[in-house]
Amino acid sequence: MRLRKELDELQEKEVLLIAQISDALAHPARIKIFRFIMQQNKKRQPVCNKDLVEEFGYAQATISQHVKKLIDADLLQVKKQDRFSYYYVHLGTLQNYLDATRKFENMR
Amino acid sequence: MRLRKELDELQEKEVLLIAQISDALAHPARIKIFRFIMQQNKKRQPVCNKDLVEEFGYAQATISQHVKKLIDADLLQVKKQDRFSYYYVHLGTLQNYLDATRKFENMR
DNA sequence: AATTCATATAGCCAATCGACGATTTACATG
DNA sequence: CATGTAAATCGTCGATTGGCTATATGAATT
Repeated sequence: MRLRKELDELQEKEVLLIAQISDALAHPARIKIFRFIMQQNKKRQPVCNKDLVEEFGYAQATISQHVKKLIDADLLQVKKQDRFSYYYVHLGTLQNYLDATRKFENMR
Repeated sequence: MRLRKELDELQEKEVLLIAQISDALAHPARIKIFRFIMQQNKKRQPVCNKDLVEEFGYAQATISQHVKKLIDADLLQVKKQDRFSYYYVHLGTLQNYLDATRKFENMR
Protein backbone atom coordinates (compact mmCIF):
# COMPACT_ATOMS: atom_id res chain seq x y z
CA MET A 1 0.00 0.00 0.00
CA ARG A 2 1.34 3.31 -1.03
CA LEU A 3 1.66 6.23 1.31
CA ARG A 4 -0.22 9.35 0.36
CA LYS A 5 2.94 11.42 0.24
CA GLU A 6 4.67 9.08 -2.16
CA LEU A 7 1.66 9.09 -4.42
CA ASP A 8 1.66 12.87 -4.48
CA GLU A 9 5.34 12.95 -5.34
CA LEU A 10 4.78 10.51 -8.15
CA GLN A 11 2.02 12.61 -9.54
CA GLU A 12 4.14 15.70 -9.16
CA LYS A 13 6.90 14.10 -11.22
CA GLU A 14 4.44 13.19 -13.93
CA VAL A 15 3.05 16.70 -13.98
CA LEU A 16 6.54 18.10 -14.44
CA LEU A 17 7.30 15.57 -17.15
CA ILE A 18 4.16 16.46 -19.07
CA ALA A 19 4.89 20.17 -18.64
CA GLN A 20 8.46 19.80 -19.86
CA ILE A 21 7.68 17.67 -22.90
CA SER A 22 4.60 19.72 -23.78
CA ASP A 23 6.73 22.82 -23.67
CA ALA A 24 9.24 21.24 -26.04
CA LEU A 25 6.42 20.30 -28.44
CA ALA A 26 4.60 23.62 -28.12
CA HIS A 27 5.83 24.89 -31.46
CA PRO A 28 4.90 23.57 -34.91
CA ALA A 29 8.50 23.68 -36.12
CA ARG A 30 9.68 21.47 -33.29
CA ILE A 31 6.92 18.94 -33.84
CA LYS A 32 7.82 18.76 -37.52
CA ILE A 33 11.53 18.48 -36.78
CA PHE A 34 10.90 15.72 -34.28
CA ARG A 35 8.58 13.85 -36.62
CA PHE A 36 11.00 14.20 -39.51
CA ILE A 37 13.90 12.81 -37.51
CA MET A 38 11.70 9.96 -36.35
CA GLN A 39 10.75 9.09 -39.91
CA GLN A 40 14.35 9.26 -41.15
CA ASN A 41 15.61 7.21 -38.20
CA LYS A 42 13.08 4.57 -39.11
CA LYS A 43 14.52 4.43 -42.61
CA ARG A 44 18.03 4.27 -41.15
CA GLN A 45 18.80 7.60 -42.77
CA PRO A 46 20.94 9.90 -40.66
CA VAL A 47 19.79 13.47 -40.01
CA CYS A 48 22.17 16.34 -39.38
CA ASN A 49 21.62 20.02 -38.72
CA LYS A 50 22.16 20.94 -42.35
CA ASP A 51 19.50 18.45 -43.44
CA LEU A 52 16.99 20.21 -41.23
CA VAL A 53 17.95 23.63 -42.55
CA GLU A 54 17.34 22.38 -46.08
CA GLU A 55 14.15 20.54 -45.18
CA PHE A 56 12.46 23.37 -43.29
CA GLY A 57 14.03 26.55 -44.62
CA TYR A 58 14.84 28.15 -41.28
CA ALA A 59 18.20 29.78 -40.65
CA GLN A 60 20.86 27.50 -39.24
CA ALA A 61 20.81 29.23 -35.86
CA THR A 62 17.04 28.84 -35.63
CA ILE A 63 17.23 25.12 -36.33
CA SER A 64 19.98 24.68 -33.74
CA GLN A 65 17.87 26.55 -31.21
CA HIS A 66 14.79 24.39 -31.78
CA VAL A 67 16.87 21.22 -31.74
CA LYS A 68 18.45 22.32 -28.47
CA LYS A 69 15.04 22.50 -26.86
CA LEU A 70 14.23 19.00 -27.97
CA ILE A 71 17.58 17.77 -26.67
CA ASP A 72 17.13 19.57 -23.35
CA ALA A 73 13.77 17.83 -22.98
CA ASP A 74 15.57 14.55 -23.74
CA LEU A 75 13.38 13.97 -26.78
CA LEU A 76 16.45 13.92 -29.02
CA GLN A 77 20.01 12.69 -28.66
CA VAL A 78 23.11 13.72 -30.60
CA LYS A 79 26.01 11.73 -31.93
CA LYS A 80 28.91 13.74 -33.29
CA GLN A 81 30.74 12.09 -36.12
CA ASP A 82 33.17 13.64 -38.60
CA ARG A 83 32.06 17.22 -38.71
CA PHE A 84 28.39 16.39 -38.42
CA SER A 85 25.93 16.21 -35.53
CA TYR A 86 23.50 13.41 -36.10
CA TYR A 87 20.21 13.51 -34.27
CA TYR A 88 18.14 10.59 -33.02
CA VAL A 89 14.81 10.47 -31.27
CA HIS A 90 14.88 9.16 -27.73
CA LEU A 91 11.94 6.78 -27.79
CA GLY A 92 12.00 6.24 -24.04
CA THR A 93 11.15 9.83 -23.28
CA LEU A 94 8.42 9.86 -25.89
CA GLN A 95 6.97 6.70 -24.40
CA ASN A 96 7.04 8.11 -20.89
CA TYR A 97 5.24 11.17 -22.14
CA LEU A 98 2.56 9.19 -23.93
CA ASP A 99 2.10 6.98 -20.89
CA ALA A 100 1.74 9.98 -18.61
CA THR A 101 -0.77 11.78 -20.81
CA ARG A 102 -2.71 8.60 -21.25
CA LYS A 103 -3.54 8.63 -17.57
CA PHE A 104 -5.91 11.45 -18.33
CA GLU A 105 -7.82 8.96 -20.38
CA ASN A 106 -8.11 6.46 -17.57
CA MET A 107 -9.31 9.22 -15.31
CA ARG A 108 -12.51 9.81 -17.24
CA MET B 1 -6.21 6.05 -52.03
CA ARG B 2 -5.36 9.37 -50.56
CA LEU B 3 -3.69 12.08 -52.55
CA ARG B 4 -0.34 13.23 -51.26
CA LYS B 5 -1.52 16.82 -50.86
CA GLU B 6 -4.51 15.88 -48.75
CA LEU B 7 -2.31 13.77 -46.54
CA ASP B 8 0.05 16.68 -46.03
CA GLU B 9 -2.81 18.98 -45.12
CA LEU B 10 -4.15 16.45 -42.68
CA GLN B 11 -0.76 16.19 -41.07
CA GLU B 12 -0.46 19.94 -40.97
CA LYS B 13 -3.74 20.19 -39.05
CA GLU B 14 -2.58 17.58 -36.62
CA VAL B 15 0.72 19.35 -36.12
CA LEU B 16 -1.10 22.56 -35.30
CA LEU B 17 -3.45 20.74 -32.94
CA ILE B 18 -0.56 19.16 -31.08
CA ALA B 19 1.26 22.49 -30.93
CA GLN B 20 -1.80 24.30 -29.59
CA ILE B 21 -2.70 21.76 -26.94
CA SER B 22 0.90 21.22 -25.93
CA ASP B 23 1.24 24.95 -25.47
CA ALA B 24 -1.83 24.97 -23.24
CA LEU B 25 -0.38 22.14 -21.16
CA ALA B 26 3.15 23.53 -21.08
CA HIS B 27 2.84 24.80 -17.53
CA PRO B 28 2.53 22.70 -14.37
CA ALA B 29 -0.24 24.89 -12.96
CA ARG B 30 -2.40 24.38 -16.01
CA ILE B 31 -1.91 20.62 -15.99
CA LYS B 32 -2.90 20.52 -12.34
CA ILE B 33 -5.90 22.76 -12.91
CA PHE B 34 -7.03 20.63 -15.81
CA ARG B 35 -6.56 17.40 -13.89
CA PHE B 36 -8.36 18.78 -10.87
CA ILE B 37 -11.38 19.87 -12.89
CA MET B 38 -11.43 16.48 -14.57
CA GLN B 39 -11.46 14.70 -11.21
CA GLN B 40 -14.18 16.93 -9.79
CA ASN B 41 -16.28 16.62 -12.93
CA LYS B 42 -16.09 12.86 -12.56
CA LYS B 43 -17.47 13.16 -9.04
CA ARG B 44 -20.20 15.49 -10.30
CA GLN B 45 -18.74 18.27 -8.20
CA PRO B 46 -18.82 21.69 -9.83
CA VAL B 47 -15.64 23.76 -10.00
CA CYS B 48 -15.60 27.53 -10.09
CA ASN B 49 -12.79 30.06 -10.22
CA LYS B 50 -12.81 30.58 -6.49
CA ASP B 51 -12.42 26.83 -5.90
CA LEU B 52 -9.24 26.86 -7.97
CA VAL B 53 -7.89 29.88 -6.11
CA GLU B 54 -8.39 28.02 -2.84
CA GLU B 55 -7.04 24.75 -4.17
CA PHE B 56 -3.86 26.09 -5.72
CA GLY B 57 -3.11 29.30 -3.86
CA TYR B 58 -2.53 31.52 -6.86
CA ALA B 59 -4.01 35.00 -7.06
CA GLN B 60 -7.45 35.13 -8.61
CA ALA B 61 -6.19 36.89 -11.73
CA THR B 62 -3.50 34.27 -12.21
CA ILE B 63 -6.04 31.47 -12.08
CA SER B 64 -8.31 33.27 -14.54
CA GLN B 65 -5.35 33.72 -16.86
CA HIS B 66 -4.41 30.04 -16.80
CA VAL B 67 -8.02 28.97 -17.20
CA LYS B 68 -8.36 31.28 -20.18
CA LYS B 69 -5.53 29.49 -21.94
CA LEU B 70 -7.20 26.16 -21.39
CA ILE B 71 -10.49 27.54 -22.67
CA ASP B 72 -8.83 29.11 -25.72
CA ALA B 73 -7.32 25.71 -26.51
CA ASP B 74 -10.84 24.25 -26.16
CA LEU B 75 -9.67 21.98 -23.35
CA LEU B 76 -12.20 23.57 -20.98
CA GLN B 77 -15.68 24.94 -21.32
CA VAL B 78 -17.50 27.42 -19.10
CA LYS B 79 -21.08 27.58 -17.93
CA LYS B 80 -22.07 30.76 -16.14
CA GLN B 81 -24.69 30.26 -13.49
CA ASP B 82 -25.71 32.61 -10.69
CA ARG B 83 -22.59 34.60 -10.14
CA PHE B 84 -20.26 31.68 -10.74
CA SER B 85 -18.33 30.41 -13.75
CA TYR B 86 -18.31 26.65 -13.70
CA TYR B 87 -15.61 24.89 -15.67
CA TYR B 88 -15.83 21.53 -17.44
CA VAL B 89 -13.23 19.57 -19.36
CA HIS B 90 -13.93 19.13 -23.03
CA LEU B 91 -13.20 15.48 -23.48
CA GLY B 92 -13.39 15.64 -27.26
CA THR B 93 -10.41 17.94 -27.52
CA LEU B 94 -8.42 15.83 -25.08
CA GLN B 95 -9.22 12.74 -27.10
CA ASN B 96 -8.19 14.39 -30.37
CA TYR B 97 -4.93 15.37 -28.77
CA LEU B 98 -4.22 11.91 -27.43
CA ASP B 99 -5.12 10.39 -30.78
CA ALA B 100 -2.81 12.77 -32.62
CA THR B 101 0.15 12.21 -30.30
CA ARG B 102 -0.41 8.49 -30.46
CA LYS B 103 0.46 8.54 -34.14
CA PHE B 104 4.04 9.08 -33.10
CA GLU B 105 3.83 5.68 -31.54
CA ASN B 106 2.62 4.01 -34.70
CA MET B 107 5.41 5.70 -36.58
CA ARG B 108 8.14 3.86 -34.73
C1' DA C 1 -30.61 51.93 -6.36
C1' DA C 2 -26.83 50.60 -3.80
C1' DT C 3 -23.97 47.03 -2.43
C1' DT C 4 -21.73 42.79 -2.50
C1' DC C 5 -19.46 39.19 -4.53
C1' DA C 6 -17.30 36.32 -8.46
C1' DT C 7 -14.81 36.76 -12.35
C1' DA C 8 -12.63 38.90 -16.22
C1' DT C 9 -9.63 42.29 -17.89
C1' DA C 10 -6.01 45.90 -17.91
C1' DG C 11 -1.55 47.20 -16.90
C1' DC C 12 3.03 46.42 -14.91
C1' DC C 13 7.49 44.09 -14.77
C1' DA C 14 11.04 40.81 -15.24
C1' DA C 15 11.95 36.72 -17.88
C1' DT C 16 11.69 33.93 -21.83
C1' DC C 17 10.65 33.06 -26.81
C1' DG C 18 11.50 32.96 -31.67
C1' DA C 19 13.58 34.68 -35.50
C1' DC C 20 17.87 36.29 -37.31
C1' DG C 21 22.98 37.61 -38.61
C1' DA C 22 27.45 37.33 -36.77
C1' DT C 23 30.85 34.93 -34.34
C1' DT C 24 33.16 30.96 -32.26
C1' DT C 25 34.35 26.32 -31.96
C1' DA C 26 35.73 22.06 -33.73
C1' DC C 27 37.13 19.08 -37.30
C1' DA C 28 38.76 17.63 -42.00
C1' DT C 29 41.10 18.30 -45.73
C1' DG C 30 44.03 20.72 -49.17
C1' DC D 1 49.50 25.30 -41.44
C1' DA D 2 45.73 27.34 -43.77
C1' DT D 3 41.31 26.88 -45.42
C1' DG D 4 36.72 25.31 -45.54
C1' DT D 5 32.67 23.40 -43.55
C1' DA D 6 29.18 22.11 -39.78
C1' DA D 7 27.11 23.37 -35.82
C1' DA D 8 26.78 25.75 -31.45
C1' DT D 9 26.64 30.00 -29.23
C1' DC D 10 26.19 35.12 -28.79
C1' DG D 11 23.68 39.27 -29.13
C1' DT D 12 19.70 41.78 -30.77
C1' DC D 13 14.87 42.86 -31.19
C1' DG D 14 10.05 42.69 -30.89
C1' DA D 15 6.52 39.60 -28.95
C1' DT D 16 4.85 36.69 -25.42
C1' DT D 17 4.68 34.65 -20.70
C1' DG D 18 3.64 34.43 -15.87
C1' DG D 19 3.10 36.46 -11.72
C1' DC D 20 0.85 40.27 -9.42
C1' DT D 21 -2.35 44.46 -7.98
C1' DA D 22 -5.88 47.25 -9.31
C1' DT D 23 -9.93 47.99 -11.81
C1' DA D 24 -14.04 46.89 -14.62
C1' DT D 25 -18.00 44.04 -15.49
C1' DG D 26 -22.01 41.79 -14.32
C1' DA D 27 -25.21 39.35 -11.69
C1' DA D 28 -27.55 38.71 -7.04
C1' DT D 29 -29.07 40.55 -2.88
C1' DT D 30 -30.53 43.96 0.25
